[in-house]
Amino acid sequence: MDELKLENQLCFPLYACSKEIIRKYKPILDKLDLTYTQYITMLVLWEHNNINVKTLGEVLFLDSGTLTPLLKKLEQKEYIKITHNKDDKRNLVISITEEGKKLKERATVVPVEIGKCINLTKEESITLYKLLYKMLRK
Amino acid sequence: MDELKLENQLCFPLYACSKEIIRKYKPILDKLDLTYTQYITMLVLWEHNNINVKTLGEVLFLDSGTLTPLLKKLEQKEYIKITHNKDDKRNLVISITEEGKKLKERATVVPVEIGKCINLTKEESITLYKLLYKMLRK
DNA sequence: TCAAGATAAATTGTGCACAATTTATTTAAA
DNA sequence: TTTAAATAAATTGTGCACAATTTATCTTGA
Repeated sequence: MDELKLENQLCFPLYACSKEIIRKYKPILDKLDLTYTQYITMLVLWEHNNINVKTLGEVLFLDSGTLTPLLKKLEQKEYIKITHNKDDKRNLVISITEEGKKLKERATVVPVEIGKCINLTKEESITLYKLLYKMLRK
Repeated sequence: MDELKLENQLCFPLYACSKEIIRKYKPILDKLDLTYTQYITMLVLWEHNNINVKTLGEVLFLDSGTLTPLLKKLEQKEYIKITHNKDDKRNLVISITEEGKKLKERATVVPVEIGKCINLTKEESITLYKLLYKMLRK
């Protein structure tokens, strides 16, 4: 029955940690007019321009139900442009605008500021990182 | 600028892992008519009966905005009872019903089933657990 | 070729999360 | 004492998340 104690759960600290860190992102991302999910979406788009929603979703572990309205908001903010793929009209093409590129410059402070909030050593961070990616691999 | 690559983020795998595991809880918890957040709330209540919303929120890293509607749903399912503290009317007292106690028996399979989904060794799980709790400590 | 199946997004509906504010009650200081 | 500050929940509003379904488009095999 001890398995039903909160302190014996592995998922709970994962869930709590995730939320607590995302909460720390908020004041930093507010300055860029981004939410956390919008931020990680921009991270992918800064690396891979002209991506479709399906690929974006695979990378971010998100589906169209989350991404469709989120991308519309990023388009309203004029950080991205959404067009239809001419060769296959089922696909969208998400691309970065000039404004979106400028945002990347302003975003360089984000990882620096967040780094200050994480009280783990470099080694601990790497260990944690590897364990999390091991869990994510199917 | 490499710090702005998704693969160099520590928060992202935390966020993705948390969601992916909670998704694995869903089919298991469906049988108990519980969502993940309702489940961890029940975990706390099974251990600490007659708790108030503030304390519950501190343990779960949740606020009244999340807990108030969630507790009302658990009350509707008749797993808990919500009463007012007579000594301090600002406080609620959340208590387990007989139905809620029976639910605990049926919930013993949950950690077993979830354990099968986590492809980490016992040692890795312990390391991960400790690192996550270190991050959570202020 | 043309209908059946597959695929990509969008839509719908439920349930968190959380910041910010409000309401009700209690505590404490002048 | 009595009123200002503090505290606990509830409320309000925005933004995910995701399952399930729908719509539009494309592919493929008889």
